[in-house]
Amino acid sequence: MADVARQAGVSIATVSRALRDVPGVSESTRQRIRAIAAELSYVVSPEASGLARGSTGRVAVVVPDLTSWFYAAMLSGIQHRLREAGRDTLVYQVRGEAERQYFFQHLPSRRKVDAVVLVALPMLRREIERLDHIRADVVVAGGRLQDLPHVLVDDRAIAGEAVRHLVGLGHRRIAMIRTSDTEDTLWTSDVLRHAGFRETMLDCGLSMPDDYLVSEPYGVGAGAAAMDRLLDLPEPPTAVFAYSDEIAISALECVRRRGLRCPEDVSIIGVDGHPMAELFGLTTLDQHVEQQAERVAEMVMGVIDEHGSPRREAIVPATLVVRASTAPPRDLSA
Amino acid sequence: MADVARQAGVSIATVSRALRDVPGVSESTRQRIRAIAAELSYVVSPEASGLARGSTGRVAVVVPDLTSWFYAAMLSGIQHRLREAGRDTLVYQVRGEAERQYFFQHLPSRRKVDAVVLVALPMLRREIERLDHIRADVVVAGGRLQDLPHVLVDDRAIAGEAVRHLVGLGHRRIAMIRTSDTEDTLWTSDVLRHAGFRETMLDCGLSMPDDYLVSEPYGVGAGAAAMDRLLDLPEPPTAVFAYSDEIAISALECVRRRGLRCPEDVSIIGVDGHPMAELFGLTTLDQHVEQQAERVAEMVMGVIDEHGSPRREAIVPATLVVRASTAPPRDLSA
DNA sequence: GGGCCTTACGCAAACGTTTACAAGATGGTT
DNA sequence: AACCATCTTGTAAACGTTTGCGTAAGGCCC
Repeated sequence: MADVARQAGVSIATVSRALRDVPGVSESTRQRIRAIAAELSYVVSPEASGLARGSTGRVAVVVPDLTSWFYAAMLSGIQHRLREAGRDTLVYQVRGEAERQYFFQHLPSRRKVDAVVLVALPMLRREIERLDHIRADVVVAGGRLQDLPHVLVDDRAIAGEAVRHLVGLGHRRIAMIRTSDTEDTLWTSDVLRHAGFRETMLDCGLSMPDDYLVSEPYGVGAGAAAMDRLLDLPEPPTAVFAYSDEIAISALECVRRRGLRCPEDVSIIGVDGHPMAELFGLTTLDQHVEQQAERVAEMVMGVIDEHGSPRREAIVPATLVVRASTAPPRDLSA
Repeated sequence: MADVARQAGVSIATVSRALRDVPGVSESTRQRIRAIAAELSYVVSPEASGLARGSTGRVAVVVPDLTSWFYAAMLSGIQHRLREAGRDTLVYQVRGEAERQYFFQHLPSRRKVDAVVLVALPMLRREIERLDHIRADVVVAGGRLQDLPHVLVDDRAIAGEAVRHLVGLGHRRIAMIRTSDTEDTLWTSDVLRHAGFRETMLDCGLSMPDDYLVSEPYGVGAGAAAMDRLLDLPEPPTAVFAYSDEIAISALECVRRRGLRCPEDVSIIGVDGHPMAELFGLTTLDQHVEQQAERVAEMVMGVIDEHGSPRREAIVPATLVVRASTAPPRDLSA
């Protein structure tokens, strides 16, 4: 920067002002400084700049798993918007209990970012309390935490809509597949989707045997394993509500592997709007991740610069996308 | 930091030394300072620290697409290792021609990181030249670029192994599915896998009609669209080599949708080691992304601290994983 | 043409570390 | 007992910005 100042015959203060578009520099000098800076291919030192002004220009995004579509898509969208706003994105993948514990114990993002986004992170009370020590604004995506600003979908309603869709087709024996952590942390949207499922079933006057609710440990094979258990039941369900599209696809594969057909033998509905859902003709509730990400980014920008603004909430509506994986049950008397 | 120093009754220099484990502080004072720092839940300002020492402690990872498994897995692994080494990871997703052009024009990561990792990024010559202006060490993953340090798999060999596997099963009519960018940039591993495929086919004395090589624009439906074209041919192939597992799965779905069976009607082999490949019983060449990521991280650490070390290369061997999607062709005389 | 407002710029003090250098303390050797 | 090496600590100068404050120059009004 000193170089630029020297070449332009001005002080570094003027260069600083010129390059940041703050008032107090005549248009002509600004142009000149711009040109010189460009020629010298000069960019400000973010360290020095951050130090002087007390902010970093960075945002941390914390996800439980990068290789799962939902989180990757979320990160992708958030990162995109933040970059448009001139901020950089730091990723922290905290996978499993141990890593999460470590993360909240040490808060490695402390002081490194202006804000941190927690994406659908299951957390223990103890960990939530640690958040007070993070010296950054916090935004929650895909969940709700204390009175922190958050963006999410209405998981209860989503489950309800799925059930009503199936019931509308004539199904009465409807099961639900969830993934359980091995850990006993509360995974908000899982809890809520389950609650919504149960409620709506009752609303529709349908009973729900215990073994129609199956949990399998998180992973690619979860849906298939769960579906296996369901189809082994003496009276298997005619329709299945899966927690996510990835699980639904896995379940679908299981159905086919057993020589059964979807939707003829069993209907399947998922949640997400995963691109692959279209490929597999999977009926799903699109939760518009891209849009959620956008809201998150907006919210982050909001809390960063009107520091301490009123806490906010954004609820993105999900939309039912009907495809080939759901149809009336073969035997309507079932 | 001043607070800690005051409480401990020492100078900030001593605190600085104590917290960073550099020699020159007695063990007793180090302990004491540690304790006080912890109690005050103090962490150093990365901005100030970076400014003073001239490095950032950050690494940028540039990927063409976050929602694709390979890149997400790569990012996941790299991020993991870097964090173990105390570095943070900045993500830049540059999707498509326009974003890439912008990225290399402005190099937004400049001065913000100590190193940048380019993951399988197709680049134009002009863009490669811009890399000189990035003031950071560069490591390339999944490709080769100039004399930059890189880690990759032997794409040629991978294609060769796939072909030999199919030929070994008795196939003679073998097709290949690739995804083409709409853009005319050279996507190294695509080019190489194609070359390897062609070479090995010749080696095996097999001919390769032009329409056995199909390209479809990148996306979830690419494999299916390509497979559709292949199966519509007057003499369709009995086996297909797909550029990636995602494409292979898509192709597989197409086969089933048409009422055909895999491997009975057509064998399919992919590349990646995607977790879903197991679910779908897909034969694949596992390229051990996790291991590649590990190597990348090591290499990054290497170039960062022995600045200007000998350029290096790491080639991770891929392994053939045979599953149910490949079998001898139905009609061996085909 | 003198007062006043506005605009354009420079000066210098932060911002919070790291690190070369100096200095004091300690203990061992002769 | 003087000397020297070693170890511990402090002093102060970077590191490269941002920004409050001061000042000079110009334009406008009466």
